[in-house]
Amino acid sequence: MSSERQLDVLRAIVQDYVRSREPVGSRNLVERHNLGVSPATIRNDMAALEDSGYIAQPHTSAGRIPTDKGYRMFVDQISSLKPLSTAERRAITGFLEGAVDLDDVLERSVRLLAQFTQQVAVVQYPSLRRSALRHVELVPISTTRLMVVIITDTGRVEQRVVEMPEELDSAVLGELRARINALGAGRELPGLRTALDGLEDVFEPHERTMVTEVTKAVLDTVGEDVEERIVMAGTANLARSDTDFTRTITPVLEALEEQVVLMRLLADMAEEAATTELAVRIGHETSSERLSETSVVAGGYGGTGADAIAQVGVLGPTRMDYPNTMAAVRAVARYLSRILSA
Amino acid sequence: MSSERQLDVLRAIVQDYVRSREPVGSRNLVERHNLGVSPATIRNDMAALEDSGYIAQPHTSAGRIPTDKGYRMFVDQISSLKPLSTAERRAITGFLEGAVDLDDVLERSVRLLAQFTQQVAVVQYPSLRRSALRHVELVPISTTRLMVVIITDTGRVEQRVVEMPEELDSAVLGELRARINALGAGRELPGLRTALDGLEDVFEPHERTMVTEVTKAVLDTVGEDVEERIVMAGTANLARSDTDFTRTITPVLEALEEQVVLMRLLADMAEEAATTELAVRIGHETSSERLSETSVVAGGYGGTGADAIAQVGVLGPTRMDYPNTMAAVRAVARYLSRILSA
DNA sequence: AATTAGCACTCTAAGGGTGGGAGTGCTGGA
DNA sequence: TCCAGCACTCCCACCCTTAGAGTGCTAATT
Repeated sequence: MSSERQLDVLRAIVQDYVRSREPVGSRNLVERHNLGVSPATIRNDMAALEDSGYIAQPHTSAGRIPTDKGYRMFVDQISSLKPLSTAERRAITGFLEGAVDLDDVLERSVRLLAQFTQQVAVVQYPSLRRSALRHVELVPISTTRLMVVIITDTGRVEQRVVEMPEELDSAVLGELRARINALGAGRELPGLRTALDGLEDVFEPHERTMVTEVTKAVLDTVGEDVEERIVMAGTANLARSDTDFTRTITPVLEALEEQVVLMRLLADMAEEAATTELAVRIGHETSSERLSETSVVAGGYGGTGADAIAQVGVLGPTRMDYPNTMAAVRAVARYLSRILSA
Repeated sequence: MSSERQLDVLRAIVQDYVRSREPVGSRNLVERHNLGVSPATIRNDMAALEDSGYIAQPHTSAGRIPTDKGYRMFVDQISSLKPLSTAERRAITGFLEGAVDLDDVLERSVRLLAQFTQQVAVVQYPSLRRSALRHVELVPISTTRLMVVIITDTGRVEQRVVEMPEELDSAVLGELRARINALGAGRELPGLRTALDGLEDVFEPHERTMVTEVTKAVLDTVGEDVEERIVMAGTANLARSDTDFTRTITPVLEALEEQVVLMRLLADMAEEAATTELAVRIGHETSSERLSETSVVAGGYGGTGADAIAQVGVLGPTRMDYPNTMAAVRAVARYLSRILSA
């Protein structure tokens, strides 16, 4: 279907277009890459590539632009990523090792990734579905209000304030905390409901409403239906990268603000990344209208393959520098994994 | 220096310009506002206003545009804000009462405000300088790592992981937690250092390194030099509002991303808002080059006047609808105050 | 003294025509 | 299979022109 040289041509077109952002013609192509043949020959290859749907021309008598399918082919052809320079790696370690808690680690990672790639970076918090309970703390806030603080083995700290129907009894509270921790600590969060199942029965009948309220709060906070959290950085890079704002940037900003689109996309990509370390979605592959000119590169961290605890990624125009972006994402994902497992 | 009618003219110019985003001329002005005089008269007033620096023309033979000074005059002339409609107020209460913790309250508030004003909204977390300690919890994470969780009376939950030089002793840990809480609970955070001063002396010499590490972590986390946190929403509105992207939007996005600029600005404005309930900075008054075409409206919440615990605000182009924006900010600030004091 | 009609003037933004240039596809020969 | 040459297409940048909106000034009016 496509000769070896045609693949070379496609590769060259992608590279040049990423550089120049302008349709690339046969003449310039042979000048910049030593393909060893004349422009006319390239034109034939281009015609073939266009027939196969890998490239397109904005209008007759313009150069060619890669299509989503073309980028896909290009990405799939990449066999190995060249590792980051030592300077870059030093930047990562230096920047990340100063972090004091999970929020801080994620915040720094995402900023770093945004700066490296000059695009929008995003990181998921460790999924609650893949975390276990470390500790539950019950802190009275007033006579009838209680703050439930939940700490997971992945370092997440979640909180919730519960309004109690009656006054709090600190002795009962202490016992409740001890029992919840005894029953729940170390458990995977999705299984927490069953772990805490018969908890009420241990308490006196008049104490049970409190017990029910608290367990309900705990399960609500880390339950199956809680949405994942994400952090972003580099939205300003969006504006820098492109000139055609209204059409491309605005919808992307909107999608980012809603977050839901992105969270689902990352969840989808997690499955892919389980086998390949990195997942790439190009243009329409994001299956979101508003991201139809956007590509996403994501990789799991905090566990290899299917054990990954969450995703980091980068989001940019379909005409991004895939090799470098992929290398950066992979590097940050690996460093994140290392730091979190320490 | 300026007659009553000239003020009317200025007001009319501001209103029309905010609506149309186009320089407003004398003819249109008299048509839309019944000023009772002819265009020629208005032109004289306009010339006077221009001499005084309240308006300017983009080029000869164009209409007039308000200057920062003009907007300032306009805003200072506003004597009373018309309250929100009942529908809007209902939206606020309905949306905010579902919140389960501080993060949630702030998140919802800022989104609501962004949606109301169709601009960028921002809210500070309650300042640690103005919060008191509610509770400190020490959760062992491994044999040598400890998570310090700090809860303030304003509902903030801060955390930090501490690496210990030696193995943790749970009995000592329990005592340390009890003593920190006994000494610190209820204290204003800025005074926490002195409150915990002689803490080490109570412990055995070999336990003291641990005590020092933990108190250091506590003080580092809520100390004077910790930067304030802010949350934003509505950045996508930026792109919607304006057409001249590269010049106005990009620098604003960059400034927002850095956050530092904005945090300092809000801190500055807090002092103003202490006496006037709302503070407004127009264009260059933000004293940031990148925000030179941006205005900020902010108000304190969680305490009246100088007791305010933090700021909420809205950020938009200098040609924003000041009355409505100010009304929205004030409303959200008041609701926030009410909810947090409950 | 303030207001206003009239008028000449200025400047922009939009429309329309033009030419250069880049790029293509095709054909016929090596 | 490759490639030189060529006719063709189409965009884009440029210039020119014009319509329109708005101004400032002057002289007349209230």
